[in-house]
Amino acid sequence: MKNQELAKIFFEMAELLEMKEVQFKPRAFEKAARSIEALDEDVRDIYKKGGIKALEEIPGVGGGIAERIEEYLKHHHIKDYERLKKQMPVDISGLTAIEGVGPKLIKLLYKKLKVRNVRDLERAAKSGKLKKLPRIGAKLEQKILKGIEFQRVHVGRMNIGEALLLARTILGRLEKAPGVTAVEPAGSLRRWKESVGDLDFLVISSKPKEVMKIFVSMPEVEGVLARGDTKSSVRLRAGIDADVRVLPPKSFGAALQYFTGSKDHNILLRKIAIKKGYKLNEYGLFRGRRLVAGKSEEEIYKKLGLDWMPPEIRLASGEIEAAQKHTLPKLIGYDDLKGDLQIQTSWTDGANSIEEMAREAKRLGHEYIAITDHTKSLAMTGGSDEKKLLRQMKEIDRLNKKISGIRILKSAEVNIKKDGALDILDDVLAKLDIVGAAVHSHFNLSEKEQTERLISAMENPHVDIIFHPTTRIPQRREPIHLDYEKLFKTARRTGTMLEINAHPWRLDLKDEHIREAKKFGVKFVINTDAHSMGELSYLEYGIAQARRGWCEKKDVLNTLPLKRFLEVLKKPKSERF
DNA sequence: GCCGTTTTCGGCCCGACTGTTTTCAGTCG
Repeated sequence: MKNQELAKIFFEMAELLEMKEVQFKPRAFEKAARSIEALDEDVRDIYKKGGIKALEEIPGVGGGIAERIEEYLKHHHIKDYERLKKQMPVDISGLTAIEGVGPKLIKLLYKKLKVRNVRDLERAAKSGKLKKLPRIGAKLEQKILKGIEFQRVHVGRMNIGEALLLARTILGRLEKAPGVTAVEPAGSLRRWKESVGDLDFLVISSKPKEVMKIFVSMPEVEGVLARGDTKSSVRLRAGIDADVRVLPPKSFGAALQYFTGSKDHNILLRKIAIKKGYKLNEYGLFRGRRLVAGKSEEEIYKKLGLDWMPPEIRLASGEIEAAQKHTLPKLIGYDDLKGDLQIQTSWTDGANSIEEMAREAKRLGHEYIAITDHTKSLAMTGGSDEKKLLRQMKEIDRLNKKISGIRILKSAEVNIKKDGALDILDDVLAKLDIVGAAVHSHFNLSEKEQTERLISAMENPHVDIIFHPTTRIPQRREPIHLDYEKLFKTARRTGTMLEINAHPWRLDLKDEHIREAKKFGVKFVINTDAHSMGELSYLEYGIAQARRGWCEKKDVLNTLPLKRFLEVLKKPKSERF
């Protein structure tokens, strides 16, 4: 798929134009980049079907960018991009990935210190050269070093969203290989960990060598690290490694268990095995040399006196004890959600109209969605003020009459100001079907201030949900400082639902927060935060997150069918859960 | 460079914070 490559180029062009202080164009390229990144369909296919005209149908893509896409598809380069890049030959995406580093700083760094990449930047910062530059002091130098360190901790790991797409592509290829009767991804991906370090695939095939041949010659492969008869290892272009193993059916369950981990979970399991007089490894559960179990995970767990458990909770955090006592939770299922309560549209920073989002949600089988465009203090998104919200409500009334089979709820992602006040008046909030509130600024307040800020929002009788409560961004931004106990107690007392944001770039609340919040009797909703039609399918990441937080169906309120969900909303907040 | 309930040209990129400043540039959402 060329979409990600093109998106990256247009993002970089935006930054390069920003450095040249060109007006307006940076935003245009950025918008186009985001839009292309979010597309379901490969731009190549769009172009093949309808040429330049079809490309111009992509939101944010006009004549100019459409031509550049064509140029890239035909010649694999874009002249304007090359020209800009020549003037500023730096690793823009690497440098901007560091918190606090933007286009202007990159330009200054290159001009004054010939900084081209993160390594150069780190060297300059460590030698104290940075703080000698105009408008840069010791604090910023430290911030940059911290940003680089943060980036380094996560290096080599890939976000679950990207990893799953990649894994599914490879899975498809392996399934088609000769003699293959089973393929399963293992490792942290199977546990739906937020980020994965590499991809593991387990295969049953009567022709292992054929599988190896296909695996090492996939177009995704950058280089082959190892190639054997039943096991191969490659480095993928996407920046992580992938392994494949072909196994006999009698060992497949054991291998799946072993390679799924987590490591700590496996260690505990092996200890139990030893106690019972067994030996457990990737080939099976053995009594002496005799294979006792190995075909399936279930039989291995059973022989060890444990209930089988979903990979998501195999973290050595109490699941083994629960499996011994037969008290494992019945986790929320991947088909249990009936609605999606955070969706942005073209009324603000989304790519698609309310109607398009509603029709796509209906196609996915949702009974209801909430339209939650940003509000006015998020000016860059064109956030709604009271007037615009009222206008949008009318539009939703119209669409609800027009589209059957799905209910569109009137809502908003209301911005929580520094003092905890909301930026939309209460009498307008009262007119919405459901209200989500969220923090988008002042991330560095003290724990006390930040907690009080959120509590103050939760005390508002109109605020039904706190969206992405910790504002974390995996691999990029730490959560805000919060007193979680106070937060969860207040959520429980006021009846404010907490969101589990399913967007792979948010995944907020985190699994451990979810599990903790559950103990206080907090109820959740799982939403995509979709900014385009394609992103409406992101619910699975949120469900996985909920499962890793030991959530059951009853803990998540948008598992309720429409009628019952509306009944809940009718009650005063404090009587809801 | 894109776009259209302000419609085919003239707007769009706003507001607040941070860190560096003595009046503001850069970053972020």
